[in-house]
Amino acid sequence: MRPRANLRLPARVRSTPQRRAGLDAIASATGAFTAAEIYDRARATAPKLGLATVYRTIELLRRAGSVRPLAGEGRPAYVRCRPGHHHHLVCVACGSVEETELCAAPPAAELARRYGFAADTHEVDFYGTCRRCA
Amino acid sequence: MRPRANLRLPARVRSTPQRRAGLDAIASATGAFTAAEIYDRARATAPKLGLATVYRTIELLRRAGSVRPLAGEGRPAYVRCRPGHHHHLVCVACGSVEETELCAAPPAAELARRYGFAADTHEVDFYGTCRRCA
DNA sequence: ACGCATTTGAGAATCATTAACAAAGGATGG
DNA sequence: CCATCCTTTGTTAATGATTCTCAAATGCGT
Repeated sequence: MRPRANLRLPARVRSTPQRRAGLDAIASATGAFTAAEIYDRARATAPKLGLATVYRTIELLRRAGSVRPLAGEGRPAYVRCRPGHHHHLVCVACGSVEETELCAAPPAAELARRYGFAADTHEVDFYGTCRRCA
Repeated sequence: MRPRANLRLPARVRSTPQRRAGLDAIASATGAFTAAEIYDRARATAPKLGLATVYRTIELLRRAGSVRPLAGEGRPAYVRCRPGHHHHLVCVACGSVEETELCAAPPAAELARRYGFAADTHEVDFYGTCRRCA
């Protein structure tokens, strides 16, 4: 729908047709996607592409912070991410995923004081209905 | 460690030795647990217990709201839950899981206004170090 | 105790993901 | 343009958690 430009392979890796095909398929994905979906889509441009390579490409992007595995709610999937702190609005109707910088996390200081818990990271996912599915 | 009392089978299901064994194993679990762990533990009292039955018991409790699958961070696992709104503090060192009612959820109105997103639920998991592992 | 719907165990099936490994192919210096 | 070498790839098998199948066993209301 609205392919974002900021999706690149990390430096230090080779540019291959398979990676480009996978990257393009991910770049043009709307909302959440599965490895199998990317596999199907990318084979339109790279017919000999293997599923393992799709997983490898996703892993590259995940390490680069551009893709994040999306937990919970049935089938496994991934979402594109911009770097930096943000969370996800997951539409339970159409599966689209939007990012928001709004954060539902209580401050770490409060967790430390009340529970003695030193929070490193947190994950927040909102589930509901997006604008179009309303 | 601190077995909670509020862990019961839903009404309308039969009380069997296998379910009781699974229930007890879950009730005495500290923090996160896997199906395999419950399986091993419960077989001490019900040697003929099958792994599938453990999954069935977990599913019963999940539907009752007493157990929740814990997403992310490597290995799959479950946590006991009390009913009602709360989130989890997951210790990445020892695996213990504590509940907190602290929640700074952005008001649904804010999500609706800024994104047109009607949020039904949200999930927040904190990953860090607990008091004992500090 | 009876009867029957529920529950169970064992193992096969599924599904996503990873691992292994030999073959293919970029990138670089000559 | 070419040889070299290290990266990358595809195929296939392996893994690991979970679910399914189905006949046999068993709660529990009557």
